[in-house]
Amino acid sequence: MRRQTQAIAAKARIRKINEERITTAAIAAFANKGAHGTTIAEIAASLDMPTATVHYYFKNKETLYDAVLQQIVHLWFSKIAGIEDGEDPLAEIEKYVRSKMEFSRQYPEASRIFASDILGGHANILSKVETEIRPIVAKKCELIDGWIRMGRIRPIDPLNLFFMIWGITEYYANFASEIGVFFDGKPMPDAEFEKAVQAVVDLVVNGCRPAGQSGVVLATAGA
Amino acid sequence: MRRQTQAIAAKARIRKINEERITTAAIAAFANKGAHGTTIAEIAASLDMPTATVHYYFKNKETLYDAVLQQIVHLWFSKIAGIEDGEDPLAEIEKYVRSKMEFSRQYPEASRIFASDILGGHANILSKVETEIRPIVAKKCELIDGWIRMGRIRPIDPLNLFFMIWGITEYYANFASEIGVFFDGKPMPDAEFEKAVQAVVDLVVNGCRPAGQSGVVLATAGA
DNA sequence: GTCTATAGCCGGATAGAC
DNA sequence: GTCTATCCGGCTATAGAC
Repeated sequence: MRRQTQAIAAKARIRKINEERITTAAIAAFANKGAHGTTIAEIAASLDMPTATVHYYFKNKETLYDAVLQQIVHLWFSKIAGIEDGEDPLAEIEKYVRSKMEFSRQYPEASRIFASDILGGHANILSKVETEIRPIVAKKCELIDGWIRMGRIRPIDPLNLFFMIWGITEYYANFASEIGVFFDGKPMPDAEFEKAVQAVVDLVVNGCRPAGQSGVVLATAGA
Repeated sequence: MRRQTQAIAAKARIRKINEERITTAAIAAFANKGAHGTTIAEIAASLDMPTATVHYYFKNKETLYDAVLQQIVHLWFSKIAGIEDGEDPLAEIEKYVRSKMEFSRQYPEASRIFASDILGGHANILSKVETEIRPIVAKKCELIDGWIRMGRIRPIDPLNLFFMIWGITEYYANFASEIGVFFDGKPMPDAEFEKAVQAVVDLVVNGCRPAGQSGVVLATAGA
């Protein structure tokens, strides 16, 4: 009896390990070729594994894809929670922009899968966005509206401000290969990315700054 | 003899018409499902046409896809040529931003196909970008650098300024379905889009405005 | 130039031995 | 839990009648 429960526990461990290996490989594949463009065989091959083994852990491609999305979404929109009501609204916005840029740099695959999903039309992610994200965004929009009424930031429609920040920061992950064209086909080096962060913070923060205030960016190079 | 040349001319006309019908249908399909996700059969069905007829005009799927890309690319980056050396640099930037927003509104399919292509990894478009676009962008960056040295706009790295403008404006086309989530699942109505244009112009122009100058947007509602 | 029928391939998924 | 062999469905592409 003892031996049996140990065996069951061992199998559960093995399952967990292999599910993770597979989803990790799947993330890389989906990010580079999109869901349609990726084959189970490719994913399996990248792990020196027969395709049947992948099917043993995930009964079909869609199940695997959903598992990957699940991993990504929570991480994804969690950043927005970072915006809080502080004494310095512009600093809050700067903090958020910096965290989104860091995210684009650290997890470009997540960003690309997210984008592919939405572009691909099936938009599996959107149902999650609908229920989980929309209310959070609405709350943050109210917060920003308050700052606007207090004259602490320029009267820019908050929802569109989010769209713009998302558009900019995700661009650096999603269009990395386009950006690469402007750097001799190589990916953006770290130093260049730092320049990019600075430029983004500069434009957004100063774009949000109310007329008549000092035009100097608060935080400079140091992240 | 006369009759024969007429017949040949007629066939050429028919070819032209049908090639256009097919590429138009293909654009809609590729934009909604991506290149991989689209089947020849779907495209054919949307035209009440057998798949063999599509293959008669385009020998394979890739040829059709390339034809579609070709149509899009030129249109796409042509907007950047609109930036010129005028007396009012901020007005030039505003003009460019508005033209990109209009483009996103008018040709969202083009934007999505472009994005899918880059995300998909094969990046057929990038080879065209490399040769045709990079030099144009470089020229425009020099122009902006001149404005910066003259103190006419804030010292924001020009290349990153373009990335940001592209990221923002293309976001409204590429992520229309995500945006829709914030409008009860419906596409953005015209009035909302006008608000968006205003917000984008506001952020970018004021973000580019040198410190110490008036913070009022030059052009307001009127496009 | 247009259509029907079908060949041929590829990828997802399963059966069943180990 | 792992693997080999294989089935099956869908899609691209072509052959060939009209």
